[in-house]
Amino acid sequence: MTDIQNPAPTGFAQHDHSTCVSAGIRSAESICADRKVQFTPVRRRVLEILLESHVALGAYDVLERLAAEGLGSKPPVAYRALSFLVEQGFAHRIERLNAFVACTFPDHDHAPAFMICRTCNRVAEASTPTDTGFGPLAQDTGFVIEQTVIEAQGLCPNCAEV
Amino acid sequence: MTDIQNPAPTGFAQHDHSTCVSAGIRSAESICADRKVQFTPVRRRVLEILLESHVALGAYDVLERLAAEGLGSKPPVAYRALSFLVEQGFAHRIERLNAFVACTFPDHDHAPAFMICRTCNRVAEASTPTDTGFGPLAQDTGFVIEQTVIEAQGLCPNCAEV
DNA sequence: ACTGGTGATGTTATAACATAACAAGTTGTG
DNA sequence: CACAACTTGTTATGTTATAACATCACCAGT
Repeated sequence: MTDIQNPAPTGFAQHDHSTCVSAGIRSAESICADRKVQFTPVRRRVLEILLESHVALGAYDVLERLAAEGLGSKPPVAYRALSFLVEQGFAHRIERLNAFVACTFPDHDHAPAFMICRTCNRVAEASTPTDTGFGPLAQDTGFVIEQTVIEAQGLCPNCAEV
Repeated sequence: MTDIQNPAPTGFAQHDHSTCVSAGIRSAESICADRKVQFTPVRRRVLEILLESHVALGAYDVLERLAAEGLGSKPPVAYRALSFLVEQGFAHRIERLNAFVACTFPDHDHAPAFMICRTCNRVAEASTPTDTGFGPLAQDTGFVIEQTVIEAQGLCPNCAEV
């Protein structure tokens, strides 16, 4: 297994964040058009909310924002939109936190790996090679891999400096 | 990063399971003695319950069994015992399932990686090299890794054959 | 325009997972 | 015995997630 690659680590580094939002929305729009699935107001708004920071947000955090804007106030509204975004690859679920982040690379199919700051909940996404090291072992045991979750917890550069 | 190694994959393969339980308990007993921490009846019984199968069990599954045996019936009893076992390295939490499995290698310090069957919830544990591939990237970004979760989902050999 | 299909959203209710806070019991030590 | 440290018991509540069903909006076919 080769090392995890990251074409352009965002999340922790300083960057022009407004482009994250606009680029993310544009990608989603165009992919939805290609796939002929609906990028509805609720779905768009939830993606925007996730894109507004690189922080992992719980479904109820998202819901709170939606409710404040009159876009839905019951849990299934948030969960459905989040499921849609995850299915389409516009967002990822962070298992460790039971929370969600916008995808950094919505345009290419990839196996994500995350670095999660335990202090600020900010998340940086890296793209992994498809072989996550399980390949040989899985083959030996006859296990059929469908998806792999890789999540590193620790301190981001901002929170690490004392 | 080298491939994930597994000295003796259990979980999916046929094996003499009774030794899993007895060996697991014996290891825990001896480690607790060394560390001068108490291996109380509740803690021992919860570890036994986990060791009885290679299936990931939720805290409430465990609690149900405890309650049936008069060993505690309120959630904190199960959560406390499970936390203890995880802290001591006798069990692992499977983030994806919000559930717990007994550790396959309680005697050595290791970074676990899991193969989780989505059908039967059986889990096989593999031991990973300490470098999970994040090393170089984390160093670049200044992220300080404290722990890494690696969980592959899919179908175990038994559930894969149609 | 009506009809029926499809997909999205609204809503109720509840399931499943988890912990804060405090009381009471146990154990080992001076 | 008295105390400290630790474990367990219990109440209450907080947090995350989904099942189930009603409604609405849109579109295609007649």
